[in-house]
Amino acid sequence: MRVTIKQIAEIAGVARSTVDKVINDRPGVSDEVRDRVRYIANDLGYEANIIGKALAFQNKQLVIAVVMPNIDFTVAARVGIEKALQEVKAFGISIEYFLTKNYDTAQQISTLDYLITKKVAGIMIRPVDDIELRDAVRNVVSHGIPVVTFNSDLVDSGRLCFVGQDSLKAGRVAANLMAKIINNRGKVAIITGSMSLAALELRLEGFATLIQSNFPMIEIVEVVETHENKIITFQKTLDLLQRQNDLAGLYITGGPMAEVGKAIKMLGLTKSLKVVCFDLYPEVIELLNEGVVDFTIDQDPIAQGYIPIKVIFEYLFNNKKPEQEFISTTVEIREKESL
Amino acid sequence: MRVTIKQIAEIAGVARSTVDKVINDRPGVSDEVRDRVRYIANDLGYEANIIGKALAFQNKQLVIAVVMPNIDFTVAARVGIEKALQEVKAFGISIEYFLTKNYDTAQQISTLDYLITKKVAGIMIRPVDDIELRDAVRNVVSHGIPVVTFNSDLVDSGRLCFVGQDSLKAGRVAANLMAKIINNRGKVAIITGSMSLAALELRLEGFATLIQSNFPMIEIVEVVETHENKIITFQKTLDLLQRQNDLAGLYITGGPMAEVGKAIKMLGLTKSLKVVCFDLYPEVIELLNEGVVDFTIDQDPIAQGYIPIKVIFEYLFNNKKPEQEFISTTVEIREKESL
DNA sequence: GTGAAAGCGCTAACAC
DNA sequence: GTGTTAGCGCTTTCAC
Repeated sequence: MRVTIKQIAEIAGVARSTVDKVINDRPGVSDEVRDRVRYIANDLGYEANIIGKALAFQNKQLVIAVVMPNIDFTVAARVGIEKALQEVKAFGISIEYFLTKNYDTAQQISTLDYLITKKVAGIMIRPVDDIELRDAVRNVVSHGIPVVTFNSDLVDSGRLCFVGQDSLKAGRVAANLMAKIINNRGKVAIITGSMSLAALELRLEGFATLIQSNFPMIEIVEVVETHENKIITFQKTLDLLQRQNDLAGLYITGGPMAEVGKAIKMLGLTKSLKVVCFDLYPEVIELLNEGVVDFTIDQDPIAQGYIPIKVIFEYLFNNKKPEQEFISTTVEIREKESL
Repeated sequence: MRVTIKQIAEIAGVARSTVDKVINDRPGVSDEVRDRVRYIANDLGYEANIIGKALAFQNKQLVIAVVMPNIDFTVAARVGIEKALQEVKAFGISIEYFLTKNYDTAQQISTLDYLITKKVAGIMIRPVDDIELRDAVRNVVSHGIPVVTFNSDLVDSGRLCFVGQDSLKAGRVAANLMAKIINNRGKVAIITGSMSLAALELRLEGFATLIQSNFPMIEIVEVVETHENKIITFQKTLDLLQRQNDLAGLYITGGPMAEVGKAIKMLGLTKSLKVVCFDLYPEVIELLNEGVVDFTIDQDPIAQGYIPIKVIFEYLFNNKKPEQEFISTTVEIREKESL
């Protein structure tokens, strides 16, 4: 049988509640007693019984707020959030969603302010990639509310941690895949969603750096920016493919893949052009099946939803901060048969 | 507040223990009362509180036995087992390992017999791929002990489920990868560990079938069997590569990769020969880094360790069987940068 | 067949 | 600063 608070109390000759105060660093115990209890607890190798803690914890009825835009990515992340919820709801924890518009910084800020007054127990946020938010998060944190960012980070905001993909690594993986399928030689063009989104920028950098250092016979001929707009993406892709009519490969860091695919198919390049892109949304799956896309790199959105909830829970329940500030999710290579 | 047994008891005008019996299908309640309580519970949407159950469950002190050979795979699986243990030990569950010799059917059988007398609560086993074991498992199951097989299955043995990779799918993925890197044409040879190990046979079949149906320009010239023996593997690989001196690709379903790699390097084929293999053990990682192996397909051994423990726990704690008999772990494509 | 009561380990409210 | 006490939800024992 494991050692319990009750036993420690008996040995120390004090009440259980006193031991409880010592164990949890609560006030109201004399230094003398505190030291004695600590010594005994240590000596006996006391470890809190999770079930006992949970029993008392569950009627705190805490709520974790999820602040995120309503986009493809967060739809997938939600699966992970719900999975985590199943595991922590027994502990009296519930979740409330606050869906914002994708690039609306002001809305996210006002949501955060509201959550302070609502006294939520914790917040998980997929922030707009905008520095203005940083101060709002800082404010939340200063009110004692733990915050975890996911998918996109907000450095120096005081958040507990960031959960997301290692985009630089993902870019390097993409480079290797591209090199393999174009047999280490030829011209490659890059389509990027935005030069100012940190994650996409890193996907580009990782790719370009590895190509330049390891594959002298591969030439990156052009980088095109689409601002994730459908019409622009289609038009610019079409222009690019016509302008560069001897491309071996095309690398897309982000943006609407359906439009890129449309342009490739329209020009009859499905077989000859090798394509590497990101994520595993329905439109990408279709392109994989059609043979337009060769490889896509997934960032495990489910884990990006699941982990933040568990991190916040761990903080609330055990008062433990995560070991690393950056928890990276896997870089998953997918092709047609491995969806 | 969620509805509790206490509330149901009050409404039904019976004792809590009576409600408990009804909820858990225990005997000792009249049909009339049973029906009434059931109706009320249903009506109120009663769901057992996990923490409450756990509190009572934890002093049963159940033990789950893990029966497996001590090989590369199970070393990795153990990480997942320990992770699962962390989650279930609060419920009073502990784990005992029984490491057997790899191809020793008799040892596994006698271990199983012993575990019956020891009255363990559940067993997870990586069985020898041998039909003789089937009856031993059946016997265990007939004693009311739940069994889960992992990594390799034992069909028709009465086990709760099997947790492992979908080897046929893994073979198909390998085929696509190979086709991509040899540009859909050329000669390919296959090295297989054993023609009688179910998993390896399926990896071969999935590969060959997809190549034949989708890639008419790829020819599978030879299949070599190594019996997972180091010396044989090295010698046969060497012979194969010398005999077939215009191979585009080499596909290895299993067996000691270090020896295969040695032969490839010795003949100076590192750059020209494309190689796809399985698993992510240290020797394979080294070959990836050296550029000898292009892709390896991982089967997530950690999940294969983790899931069985959770399945057995779920069965013991909630009396729930898994939904599917075959729980497949992911088919993970890995290359140099994505380890 | 049914009910009363104790107990699992921890926390919190409150009296001293 | 310290102890007493009740209570969280469920299971189990035992008396009736």
